[in-house]
Amino acid sequence: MSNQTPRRTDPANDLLRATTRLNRWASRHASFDLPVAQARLLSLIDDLGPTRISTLAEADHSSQPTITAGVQRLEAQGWAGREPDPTDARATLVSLTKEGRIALAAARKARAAVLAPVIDALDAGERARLDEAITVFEEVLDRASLAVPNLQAQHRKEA
Amino acid sequence: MSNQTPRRTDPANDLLRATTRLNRWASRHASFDLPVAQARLLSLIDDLGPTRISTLAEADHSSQPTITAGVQRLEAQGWAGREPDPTDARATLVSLTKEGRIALAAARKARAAVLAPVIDALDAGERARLDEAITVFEEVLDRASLAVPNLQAQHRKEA
DNA sequence: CAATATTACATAGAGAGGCTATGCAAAGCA
DNA sequence: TGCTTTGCATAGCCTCTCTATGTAATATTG
Repeated sequence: MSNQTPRRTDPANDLLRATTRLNRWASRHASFDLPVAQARLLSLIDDLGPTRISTLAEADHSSQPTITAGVQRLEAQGWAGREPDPTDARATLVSLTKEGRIALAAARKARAAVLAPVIDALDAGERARLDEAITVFEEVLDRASLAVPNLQAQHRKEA
Repeated sequence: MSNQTPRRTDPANDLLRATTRLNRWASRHASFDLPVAQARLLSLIDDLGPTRISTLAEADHSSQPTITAGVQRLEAQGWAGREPDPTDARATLVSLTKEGRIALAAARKARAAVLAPVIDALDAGERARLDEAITVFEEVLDRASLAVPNLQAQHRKEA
């Protein structure tokens, strides 16, 4: 059958495997199919307010060109706008438009809707454990962000 | 600087946000940079043994052409091979080569290595909560897989 | 058994999403 | 002033994913 009960290896692996598969599943089944990266970026801009490209790149752990391209896609949809940074003529400040906030809300609703039936089916104890799990994850994430300030190690594997 | 302590919305959203960011972070910082999708596919083939393309697609919740392309990439690296299915001349059975298993092990090790320092820094209580969290996630995943109506188990024909 | 339908996979085409390398203009600094 | 750094855009190159469609083998049915 499918991929139930994968074998345990070690916590790091298990964690990443679980998150990868959950992500994959959610993005595959979301009804309002806003690409994951765009949802992430919308959410980030929403959180951070008018923000520079480079700040977004850092917060997203991605490269500056990736964010530039992402913002261009958001702009093309009318979801984001940019103003010059009054304090630095090189920089621009990206922020959400009203439509962008609407789209973000819709995407959140849709993604939640995919998972909602599953979550609703959990009993109270499981619900509590899930909340706990999310909290732990966020802690791990925060520490991870802090723990790896400038790890750019990059060996290209020979093809 | 970064994006600590994002606001809570609802469990489904929080869950997906946490998993998305964790994934992103891990893939960004993994030293042995096997693309996520290839790692997923290697792992899947390893789990399922000699497997048809269509079975892999179903297990991965992705389309058949996606798997076809993925397997081709794995083959090009010498990580997977294919044999004709003796019971059906249309089908092929994909399996890992020895090099494929080695690559999978390396990728797992590398991904675990990125997270390991963070996990090691957790105290015993947090570790326990994390293990719990992973378990809950896997349960959610299993239920999610089952809850999706349109991806039914395929007929497994007997010899 | 021949005609038709279904299944398994490949290919084509398109677009998102990611990277590095590089160019350019503004800002910072010597 | 002139050199360096910074902020962003562009270019070029992959991977990953989809839908649509083609082809060959298998299954079904009249």
